[in-house]
Amino acid sequence: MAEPMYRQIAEDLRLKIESGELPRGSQLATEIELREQYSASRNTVRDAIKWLTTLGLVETRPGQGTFVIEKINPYVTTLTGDASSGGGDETVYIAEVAASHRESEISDPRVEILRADRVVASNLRIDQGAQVVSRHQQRLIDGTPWSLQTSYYPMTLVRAGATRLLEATSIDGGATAYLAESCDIHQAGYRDTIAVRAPDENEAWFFKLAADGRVSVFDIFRVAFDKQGNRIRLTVTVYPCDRNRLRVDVGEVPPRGAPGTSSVPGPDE
Amino acid sequence: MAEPMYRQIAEDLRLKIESGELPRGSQLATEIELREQYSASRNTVRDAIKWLTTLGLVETRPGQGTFVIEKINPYVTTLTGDASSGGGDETVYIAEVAASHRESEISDPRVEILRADRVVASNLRIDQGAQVVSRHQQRLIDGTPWSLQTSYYPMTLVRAGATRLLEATSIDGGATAYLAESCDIHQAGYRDTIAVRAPDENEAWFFKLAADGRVSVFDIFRVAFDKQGNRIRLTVTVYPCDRNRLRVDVGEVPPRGAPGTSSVPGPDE
DNA sequence: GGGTATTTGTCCGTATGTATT
DNA sequence: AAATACATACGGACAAATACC
Repeated sequence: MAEPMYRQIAEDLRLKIESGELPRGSQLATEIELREQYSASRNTVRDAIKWLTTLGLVETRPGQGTFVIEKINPYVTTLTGDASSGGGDETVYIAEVAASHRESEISDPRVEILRADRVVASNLRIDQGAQVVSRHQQRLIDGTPWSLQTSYYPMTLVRAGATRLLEATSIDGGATAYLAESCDIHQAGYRDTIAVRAPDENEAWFFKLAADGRVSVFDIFRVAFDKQGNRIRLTVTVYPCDRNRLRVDVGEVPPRGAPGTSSVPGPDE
Repeated sequence: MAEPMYRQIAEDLRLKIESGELPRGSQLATEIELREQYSASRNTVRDAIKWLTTLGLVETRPGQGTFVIEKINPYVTTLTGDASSGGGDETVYIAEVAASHRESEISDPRVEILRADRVVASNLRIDQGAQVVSRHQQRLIDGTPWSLQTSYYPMTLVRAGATRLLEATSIDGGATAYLAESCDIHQAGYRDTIAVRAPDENEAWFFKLAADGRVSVFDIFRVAFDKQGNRIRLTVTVYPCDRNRLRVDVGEVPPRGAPGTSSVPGPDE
């Protein structure tokens, strides 16, 4: 009895899922039925199902049953782009989304002035407690929540003339272009750092993720630099991992072209 | 009684962890002690602990106890680089690792000739079932497992002269340079697609991850192109998300410099 | 809207197995 | 070998969510 019973049951169900005997989206037998099929207690069956749940293979819906998870056709976000234009503000993503025939919505930003915490301060190379402007937005595609984004600008930019950063409306043409014209600060490049973690409560709610940490989120820190290497912005974007892919293009890469669109498993085109 | 009891217990413990009352790495009270503290049954306490486990906050060790997870100082892998050089073969990473004073080991490749499955075929734009060379390697840093990598080359490259692709030894100077000299195929760029998923059994074993899917892995597909836009290689690299960060540099970005190395929480320098 | 059947969720108690010290 | 602590497995009772009539 090397393998505990609940794992054997889980393994048996897993094989049935991956062989196609239990198709994506289909309903499993109820816990009572499985209890009889496997001659186990209901709790043991539940342990097997919980195991499959953390593997991301099934989900349970109270009052309904247990279902095989459907693969999602993921959104693809390209991180590389024109360094001197957008690179993480409002305009860039719109075009990309429109190009794939999906409709994007962006909330008006929630603008706050606050003191830099440890993370913001170290990324912007300013003193902890120094004032920053925070602009927070929610993004939806085709009505489903897609990302949460917060940009932090040093308050010194506002004093240098970029007063519209304080307005709670999207900045037409993008914040990067606005910084160039309002206070002659030109973005020269940016650096993304990608981490993965469990969503917090707010994120789980907004993205409609299970409250436990089964589905994790991408946590992308984008620090933008001007030509002198000063850090002019930190943008933190959060995406649910289950319905997103990230793309990085380096060197000469053929255009996105060819509608040989992928159905899911391997990151394809 | 809006919140079930096990969630209340979990929340209480979570607050104690995040407030520092239970420091990273410290041991929680045993299940029996918690049962008395919270006047709940041992099973309910276990449900609370299981909840914290899926959130990635604690881990249980049979025979020892339950411990607060320690944050790991992550390895950072930069995906952007010189498009015409390495970009995903053996040499590139070595330098990067050495630069951060860590010692890297790379296994000799396991070389196989096999037929392209659906994923490999669609990424290389060849027919499913066509022959490809697969070169698989394990990478370690400071003795701890770091990544699993498999590169797929169309068999046509071997016929065009790149016969050393079939040898089960690392290719000095990198496979990309070798392709250039052996059959005049020059890499012009590459495209990475980043996904996150639960590890499979082999990956969980190699990376010493819990067998359930709590810690997920980065799944990075790198397709390399020559100047004509032909796809010359697919490299699939898998990293555990808990101890890795990905880096993307675009445009002018200051050098990595300054040893103000981060201790963990926010992706910093 | 209400009522009922179905299905999963929570909680308890108990016994025994297995890993570690 | 013994003690400790988590893991597995069982059975039972009731709650909560959902679907259907």
